Amino acid sequence: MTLQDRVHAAIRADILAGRFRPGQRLKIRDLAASLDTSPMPVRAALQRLVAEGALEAEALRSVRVPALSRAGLENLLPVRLALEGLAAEAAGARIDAAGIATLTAGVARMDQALGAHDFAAYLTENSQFHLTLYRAAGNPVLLRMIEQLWLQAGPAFTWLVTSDDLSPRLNSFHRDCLAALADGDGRAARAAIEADLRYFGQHLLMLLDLDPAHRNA
Amino acid sequence: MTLQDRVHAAIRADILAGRFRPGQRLKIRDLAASLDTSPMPVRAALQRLVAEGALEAEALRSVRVPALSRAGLENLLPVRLALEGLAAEAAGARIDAAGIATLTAGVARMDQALGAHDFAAYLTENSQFHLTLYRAAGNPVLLRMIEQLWLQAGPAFTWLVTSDDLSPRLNSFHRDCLAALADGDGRAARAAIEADLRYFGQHLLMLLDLDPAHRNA
DNA sequence: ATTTCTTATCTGTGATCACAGAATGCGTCA
DNA sequence: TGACGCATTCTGTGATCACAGATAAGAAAT
Repeated sequence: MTLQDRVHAAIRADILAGRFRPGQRLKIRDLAASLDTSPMPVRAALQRLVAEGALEAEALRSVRVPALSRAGLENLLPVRLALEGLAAEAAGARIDAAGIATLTAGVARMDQALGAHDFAAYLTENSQFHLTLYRAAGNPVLLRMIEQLWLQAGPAFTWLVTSDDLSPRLNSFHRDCLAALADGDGRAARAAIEADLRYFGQHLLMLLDLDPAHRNA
Repeated sequence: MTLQDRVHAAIRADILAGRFRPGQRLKIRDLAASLDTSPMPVRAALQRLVAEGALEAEALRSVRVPALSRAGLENLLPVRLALEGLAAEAAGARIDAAGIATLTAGVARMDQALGAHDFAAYLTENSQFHLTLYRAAGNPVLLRMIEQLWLQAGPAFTWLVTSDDLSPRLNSFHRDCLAALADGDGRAARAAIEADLRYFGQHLLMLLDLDPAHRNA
C-alpha cells in the first residue's frame, strides 16, 4: 500500500468521524505536517476525495468540507433510497446464514449502544450494519456508489446527531430487515431499509432546522 | 481552469470515444508527451479518473482501461435502472417546455443518425438526450452518480456497437419518454427509460458473447 | 474610526529529480 | 529448442523547488 493510500484513508476517517468542521478549508501543507509527510501524497489524497464527492474544490482554492444544507440532504435521500433499497433487495436473495448471524450481532451491539446512550458507538455500528448488508448484494459497482453516498452523508450524521436523538425506534427498522432476510423476502428487506433511511433522513432535516449554526448554505 | 482539468477532460473524452482499447495500460509519461505537458497534470488526471471509476488501478502499476466483462455489464444495469429511472421520473415533474423542445430536437437528430447508419453520431446524440433529461431532474447528487455510470459504461458502447446494431426500435423508447414528459407523467417516463436501458443492455450482453475478442475477463 | 489601496504572505499548481519495485529482454544452461 | 536467471529498462511514487493567483494584513487617506 502506498503512502497516498494511507493518507487518503486517514483523512477519509477524519471526515467520517467529524474531525473537520463543515465548511472548513483543508490546506495541503498543514495536513502534510500533521501527518509527517511531504505535501505530495496529501495533494493526491485530497484530489481523490474531491473526485469521490467527500470534499468540494473551487479552482485554485483550498478544498472544503461541504457545508451542511437542507438542499444537500434532500438531494441525497432519494438517491440513497434507490441505491440502498436496491442493494437490500438483492441481498435478500443472496445472503447466507453466516451473513445473517453477523448482522444479528450488529443489531445487538446497536441495542447496547442505545442503552448506553453512546451515539458515536451507535453510528459506527449502524454504518457497519448497512455496509455489511449491502456487501451481501454481491454487486461491486453498486457497493462503490453507496460508499460514496455515505462519505457525503457522514458529516451530517456526526455533526447533527447527539445522544438525545437516539431512540429505540431506530433499531426496530433493522430488526424488521433482519426478519425479512431470514424469510428470504427481499421486498420486505428493501421496505425496512427504506423506512429506516426515511425516518433517519427526516430526523436529520429537523435537526438541521433546529441548529442555527448549520442553518446556513 | 487548470492544466490538470484540461488533461482530465481530454483523457475522459478519449475513453468515452473509445480511443483506448479495453484492458490497455495508460502510462503517465506517454500521455504527457502526447499532450505536451509534464507528467504531473497527467498523474493527477489519471488518479482522478480512477477515483471516478473510469479507470482501474493496481498498486504500483500502470492504470488500465477496464476490460469488458459480462459480470461488469450485469452489475451496471440494475444500478443504471435505479438511478436513471429515478432521474427520469423526477424530470417528469420538473421539466419545462424549453427542455422538452431540446429533447425533441435530440430525438430528431437520432432519427437522422439511424437513417444514415452513423452509429458514432447516434451514440453521441443518445448520450446528450439522456444527460439532458437527467439534468432536468434538478438533483446534482444524482446527476453526478449517473455521469460516473456512463463513464464506466462508455467503452462498452463504443467497442461493441457497430452500424449493424442500429435499429429504429432504439429511438422508439425515447419517443415514448417524450410523450410521457409532455403529459407530465413521470411514472411513464421512468418506464420508457427503463425499457430503453434494458433493451440496449441486453443487446450489449449479446454482442459481448458474439465477439470473441472481448469474451475474456 | 472606517474604507481603500498596497504590499507581504499564503497556497495550490506545475516541473524536475531521485528512488524503488515491476516488467522486459537477453544470455546461459539443461 | 525450451526454460530459467540475471541485468537493464521502464514506470509509478515521493520530495523539493519555482511560480502565479489569491488572501490577508497593514498603512494611508478621508
